[in-house]
Amino acid sequence: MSSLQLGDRPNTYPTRVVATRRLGTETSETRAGLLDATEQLMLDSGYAAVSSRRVAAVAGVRPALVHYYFRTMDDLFLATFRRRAEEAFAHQQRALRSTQPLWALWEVSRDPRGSVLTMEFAALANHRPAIRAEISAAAERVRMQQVEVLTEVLAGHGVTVDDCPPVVAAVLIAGISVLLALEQGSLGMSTGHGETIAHVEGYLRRLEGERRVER
Amino acid sequence: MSSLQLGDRPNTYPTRVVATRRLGTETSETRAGLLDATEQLMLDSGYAAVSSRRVAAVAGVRPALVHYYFRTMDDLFLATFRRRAEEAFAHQQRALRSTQPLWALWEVSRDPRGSVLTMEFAALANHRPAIRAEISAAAERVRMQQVEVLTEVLAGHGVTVDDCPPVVAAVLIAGISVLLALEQGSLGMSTGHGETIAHVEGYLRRLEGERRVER
DNA sequence: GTCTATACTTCGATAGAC
DNA sequence: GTCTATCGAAGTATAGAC
Repeated sequence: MSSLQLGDRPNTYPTRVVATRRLGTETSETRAGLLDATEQLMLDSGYAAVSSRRVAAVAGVRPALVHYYFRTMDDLFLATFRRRAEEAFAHQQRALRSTQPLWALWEVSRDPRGSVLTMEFAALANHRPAIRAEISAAAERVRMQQVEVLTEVLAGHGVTVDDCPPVVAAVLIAGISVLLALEQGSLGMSTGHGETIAHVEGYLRRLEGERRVER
Repeated sequence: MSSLQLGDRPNTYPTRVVATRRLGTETSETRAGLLDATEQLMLDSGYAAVSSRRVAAVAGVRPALVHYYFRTMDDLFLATFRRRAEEAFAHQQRALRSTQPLWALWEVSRDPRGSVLTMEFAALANHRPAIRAEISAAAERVRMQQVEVLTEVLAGHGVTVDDCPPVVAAVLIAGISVLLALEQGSLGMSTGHGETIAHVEGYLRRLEGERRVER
């Protein structure tokens, strides 16, 4: 094995950024394909595997096109994140408005693709300041939306703030989801996962009853 | 900004691995310094920022020395992981044998350095098969040790398996720790963190009483 | 809109002097 | 044990032809 070539260079590349550069439109099919390729690479091999050459290869175009649509790699990452974040937010909103919001939130959170991308973007944010603020804001937005709904739903089931504050429920669900995805996806490990899922679902069942198929 | 140069190359480097290469001893001070540098880079900038040149720079030596002590970068990552994993395991063992094992386990798990490194190594494992098995085994070992002790401790406090199976408690503590570290460390976000910590510690207090300083 | 060609930087890894 | 020097590959980004 071997490899890995960086992650956080003091950018000394010939980035003159002439400001006169051309840029593709946001509605382009090709552009969307590049976002797809980026997402796929992040899922399969992690953010560090995303390079203009590889994205281009996966998308079936030449590397220079990547820079035609995205001035820098940071721009590419940001665009990929934005598209995904919007989808995820809308998806969660639908879940929270369903007839079994707790079950639905649990299922949405447990989607491993979402958890893996969340971790990858968080890792990316760790050393790319330009991306950090945006990811942070989106995560905050998602949690606040959960808290808003959970406050009402939990109260409706007689769960008091002393039992479990809504924001704590939100953190718990997120924490469990991330850990399971990390262990199963990255490490192929699953000790305790079944038991944990059963335990959570037992709790959901006591509150919202049996899960009714509407997935 | 810019940068990032890979993570998972189809190794086409001139890795002839002649097998006649020299290799430094495991007890070397310099070697330990290289492991320190690797760990620091991972904490500060993520695993993708670890390159032989950068490790050498942080350690204050020349890049070729990295390859004198570690044949490949994978070897360097593995050695860094092993050292850390042994420390962490011993640390946890001491905690679990203390007079307030639940409190101690919670505090050990909450060390953000540990959580961040855990995530970085998991991300690394995601696309470095050579490393994956070892990390997975270590994580499993840590969890099993927790379960062993938790089984006795929880039963002693009258917590039945129906209330909360020991392995579920272990997963919950790990999940919360990882999420808090990820959000606070990588994203600078802390919504709900204080409430969650208070909630967990309220639970610990009911089981083991007030935390007695022995940290 | 897409491509070829190219500039420049960094990477992993090795050979061989000291 | 540590260094200099070097190879070959891959990275970001740009210019300019088509």
